[in-house]
Parts: sequence; structure tokens; C-alpha cells
Amino acid sequence: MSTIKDVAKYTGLSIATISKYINGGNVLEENRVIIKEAIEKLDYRRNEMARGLKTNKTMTIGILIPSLENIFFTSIVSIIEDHLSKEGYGTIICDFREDADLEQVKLEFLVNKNIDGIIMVSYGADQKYIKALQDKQVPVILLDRMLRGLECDCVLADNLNASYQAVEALITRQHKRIGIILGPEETYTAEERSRGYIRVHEDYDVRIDNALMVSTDYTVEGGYKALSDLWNKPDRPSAVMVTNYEMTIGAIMAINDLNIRVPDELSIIGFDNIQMSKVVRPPLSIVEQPMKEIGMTAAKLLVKRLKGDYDSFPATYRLKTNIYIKESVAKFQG
Amino acid sequence: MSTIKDVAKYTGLSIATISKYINGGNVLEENRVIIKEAIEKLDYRRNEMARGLKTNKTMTIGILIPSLENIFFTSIVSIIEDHLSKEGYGTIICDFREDADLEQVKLEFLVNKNIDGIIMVSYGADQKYIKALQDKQVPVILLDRMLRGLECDCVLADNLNASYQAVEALITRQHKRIGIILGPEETYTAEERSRGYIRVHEDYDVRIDNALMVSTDYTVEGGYKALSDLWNKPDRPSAVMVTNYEMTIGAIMAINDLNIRVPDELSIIGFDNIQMSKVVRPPLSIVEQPMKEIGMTAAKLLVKRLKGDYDSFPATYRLKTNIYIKESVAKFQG
DNA sequence: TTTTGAGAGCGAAACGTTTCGCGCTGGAGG
DNA sequence: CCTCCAGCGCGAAACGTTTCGCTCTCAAAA
Repeated sequence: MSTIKDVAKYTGLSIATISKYINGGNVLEENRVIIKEAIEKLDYRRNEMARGLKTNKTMTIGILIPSLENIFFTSIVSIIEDHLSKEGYGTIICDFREDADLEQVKLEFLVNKNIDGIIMVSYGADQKYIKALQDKQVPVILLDRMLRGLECDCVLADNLNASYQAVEALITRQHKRIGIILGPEETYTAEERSRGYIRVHEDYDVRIDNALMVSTDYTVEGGYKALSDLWNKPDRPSAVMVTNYEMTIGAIMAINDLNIRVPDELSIIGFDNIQMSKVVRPPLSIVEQPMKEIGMTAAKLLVKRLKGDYDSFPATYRLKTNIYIKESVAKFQG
Repeated sequence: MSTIKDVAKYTGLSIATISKYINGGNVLEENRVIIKEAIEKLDYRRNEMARGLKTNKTMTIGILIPSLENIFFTSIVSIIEDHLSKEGYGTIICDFREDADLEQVKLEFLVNKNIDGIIMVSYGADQKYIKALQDKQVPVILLDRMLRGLECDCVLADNLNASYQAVEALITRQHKRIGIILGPEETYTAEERSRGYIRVHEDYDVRIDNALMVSTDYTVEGGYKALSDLWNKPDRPSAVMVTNYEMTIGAIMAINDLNIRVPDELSIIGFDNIQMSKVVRPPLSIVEQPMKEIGMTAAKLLVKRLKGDYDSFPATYRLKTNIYIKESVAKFQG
């Protein structure tokens, strides 16, 4: 592997000049030519580590998500990765398997890798840690969920309106008893989605039966059990909305196992994966989060922060969701 | 940020001794204690870049996959990431969006990041590039598909037997006209899967109608179109196997749109995502690749190579698939 | 002709480690 | 009591860059 020294020797110029050339400084046209030639001939590549040692930059961004098997997160990551790589940043991706302890471990791991910035979905990482990062001028972007009491840039979906609109679609179809399957109570997204559910009931003056709001974890099994429970209540709902992809899968499995006829016996609205809507029968109604937009917004915001532009910090981007009502939703037949 | 120098100063020992301690060398118990104290007190963290500059290691592994939105790949990556992070390696993940040109770009990107090793799914990267990596003692592990004419470690599923077994399950149920939806002809996996299809026909002495073997790209749209085409043939098959996840989704969509009754009119076997089998009705038969095992095997092999153990190079691990026959497959009713 | 200053190149220090080779110490063996 | 040697610790060089502050050149301005 040749170094900047070799290039200097080959061209007869000094190391400093070569460095200048590499970093886009002013060099005589004449020298520019021979440097270029030398670099090609010697197959010189800049040593990122030596560079990083001087500049104190790794050109590496950490991405921390709950699961790499969750298409919602990986779609977002895919966009981020692409954008950042165009800006010259590598992305070290860690998945913490939905485990808050592991989240902390991986977060420290990333920090020890001297990342220049981080984009993360937090389940409850130690806020001190994030604060420490911010103090070190390492930009942090939160994805999907905000952290209470922490000043931090954040990009997420407009969860409240997402569930508001979905439940509204059910209410305007005369449903009165609408079930909602939520994530863990303490999570930000679950709370927001439940607020949308409540608000739309209030706005339309429909009574809420708390028994129809069930919290579980954001897993396939959770969704399965929650839907079964709702169905087995003496006074069962005529419609259900499910508030993430995994639980949607579980709910559909339960519907299949319980032989529930959709939408005659139960209307249902799922979450996140638009493909799913065409795979099951009848076509599933879906609330879709704008993953591409979330990813792009987060990536751009991070790059802005990396350039030192802390304009309007802390910024929160709350992006609009889309709702697709298909045949899995029908008018309530009293 | 404190450095090794600060620790040396604090303890009154030399830099060399601290370094020794950090890297697990022999240090007097007495000193061990005060160094530990100093490190904690000063919140010293090793600067990976300075270290990398000396050792010429980045402790970073590149992972290059066709798509981050493909659960097959991300499941594997998830395992790899977890294992490698335990070994202290960060993983820079790149997705090339199924685009061979972009593959090359991202590969160069990773190489320029001075990765210590790479695990990749190649669509057709320049083999010279891979060879160059190997020459530089950077271990390369190929995933999912081998590259013709390249000596390289490789971990993949036993594709031939996967399709052999699936088609066998159909043949033993009296199906004579069995469709298969394959990936692009030039890809290694598609070729192997088609060989399994052919061999089982030969072994059971069933005539092959070439019209029933359709190649498309590994996409949802491709699967949709392929199944529609098969169905619209004058002499349509009584059973179809689909050879990856995306195409399986597409095939199911087509079945829904064409109102094909499964399994009465058509038996079907899908690929890769076991969850899917319980989401659709009737439950879908599935060939499942052992993703966890693939990931683990690849990660372990890489670590072995990184340690300089080139035992039995080039190694090929061909891992057994599992097949789950569910109600989407029925006996052929002549 | 002299002065000025912009443009280009250069030398050297610094970034935070690892590692080589050497020197000191103290206990075991003769 | 002397000799050895193992075990520790130390100083210094080196890894490949960036960057500061300097000098030199040459053309334009005076």
C-alpha cells in the first residue's frame, strides 16, 4: 500500500502539497497533472485512520435499531445508508434485539468506535449517555420515538393522527365498539397512538370501553394473544386496529385460527407493511408510515448537524402517515 | 477526552506500561490497581484510530447485501452483527439495491474504509477486486451464492436439495405438471434450484415441460407475472413452487387476483419466510433456508480467517434447508 | 525601478497508539 | 557471596496524515 510519502517522492513535491491536492486545495495545474498520474500509478489511497487521527473524525455514523428483522426499521436504514454513503460516511449498524440492556451495550460499543454521529431508535437508553454524546458535539438523531425530558433532534411519524384517522374511518362506518392493540404502555409511540384513539372517540362522542384498549409488546405473539383476547370477550368489538407490523401479523394469524370472517364479523386495520395488504384475503386496510421520508429526513438532518449547523435545535419532524382502506373494513351491520 | 498519556501521568508509570495493561500484558498487581483506578477516574477510552494506525486494523467488517428490505438477508446480517460485535468488530453494512453497478461502488466504498474483512452477497462484482482483497490478506466470505471461477470461502443453503425436496413432495402427491418460478438464469442460486427440479423429475421419471420452468427476476412483480403466465397457459400446471420470498409474495397476490382456489386448483410451495405460512389461507407450504445457521457459520468462519487460520481454504458450507408442507399442497386429483 | 502581495510549495510538529530493545530488580541456584 | 534469569518497566521510534507558519517567486501596481 502506498502512502502520501510515496506520491511525494514520485512527483518530487512535498507531502504537504500532496495533502493539499487531495483535500482540494490550490495546486498548480502542472503539478495537479503529475500528482494525479502518481496517485493512479501507485494506486494510492488515503489512509482513513491516519486522517482520522489528525482530524478526529471517523467518517462513520452509528445506527442503532431494535431489530434488523423488522422491515419498518430496515427500510428506513436502507435510505439512510444510501444517503450517508454518498456523503462519504460509513454506517455501523447495530441491532439490540428489542432488549434495553443490550441497547445500552451496543450504544457504548458504537461510542467506543468513535462515531461522528448517531441515529437511533431508543427503547430507554441511559439519557446521560446521550447527553454526554451531545456535549461532545456528536449529533444524535432519535428515530420513531422521542425520549421524555431530553432535548434531541427527532424524526417520527405523526402517530396521533395515524390512529386518529384509522379509528375515524371505522367510526364513520358506524362502528361503536372498536378495539385497539397497542404496544407497551411506557413507550412513546404507544402512548401517542392511544391518544389518537381517545381523541377521535371524544370528537365523535363515542363512548370508550377501556377493555377494548389492550397493551402488549410489539411482537407477533403479542398481537396474536391480544386479538384472541378481544375476540373472546363477552362483548366483543366489531372492529380492531393494530398498531404495528409484527402485531398485525399476529392478529391475522389469530383471525385465521379462530376462523373469524373478515369483514363480516370483524373489520380490521393493520400497520406498516403495504405489501401485506395484498397478500391476505380480503385485502387488508393499512396505515403506512412514510419510511422513505423518515429515513431521508433523518439523514439530511444529521448531515446538517455534522456540518455544524445547529439551526432550530432541537428539531422535531413529525411526518404524515398514509391510510389505505381496503375490503377488510366494512360498514357495521347493527 | 483523556489519552494514554494522561493515564501515564496520573499513575506515574510510562505510556508503554499502560499500553501493556490495556492489551492484557503482564503488569504488577499493584500497578494494575492504580491503572484501573486512573482509567476509570479519567474516563479513558482507547482511541481506535491511533490504534488502527499502528496495527493496521480497523476492527471493522464490511457487509454487502443486495437489499436491506429483504428479510432473508437482514436475518442473516442480524446474527452476523451480533456475533462480530461480541468479538469487538463493528460492521459497516451496505445495501446495493439489487444493482450490480452500485454493488461495485459500494464495494469500493467499503474497501476505502479499510475494512478488516468482508462478508458479501455478490451479484457480479468485479472478481479482480475481490482477488485484490484476498491478496491483501483481507478475508472475503461469500454468502448465498458462489462466484464462478473464484477461490473463495462461501456459506450458502443447499439449494439443489431444497428444490429437489419441494418438488419431490409434489411428485409423490401425484402431480405431473409442476411449475417452478426461478430467479434470473445467470444467477448461481437460480441455476442450482433449477438443477434440483430437473434431477427429481429424472429420478422419478417424470417428463419435464420446459414451458413450466419460468425465469424472472427475484422481485414481487416478477413473481406476480410469472404465476399469472403459468396460470394462463393452455396446459397449466397443477402445482407450482416459488424460489424466493419476494416472488412468493407476488405469486400469492396473483393467486388472489385470479381467484385461484388453493389447493384445489393449484398446489403451491413458497420460500424463505416461515411467518408467511401462517398469515395466508390456506397455510402456505414453505421451504425455509437456515438463516441463523448461515449467519453464524459465516461469522465464525470470518473470525477464524481474521485470526490467520486459513485451514481448508477455500471452504464451502452448504447448509440444509427445512421444508414445511402445509395445506397449500394437496394430492393431485386427476 | 522598486514595492507589494497573492499564490504556491515546504518543513516540521502533532494526533494517540504499539512495539522493539534495553535496563533494572530481586530471588533462586550454585 | 556471586551469577543468572525472569519479570517488569521505560524511552523512543514509527504508523500516515493534516496543518501552521514560513519562504520563494512573479506579476501588477506605484
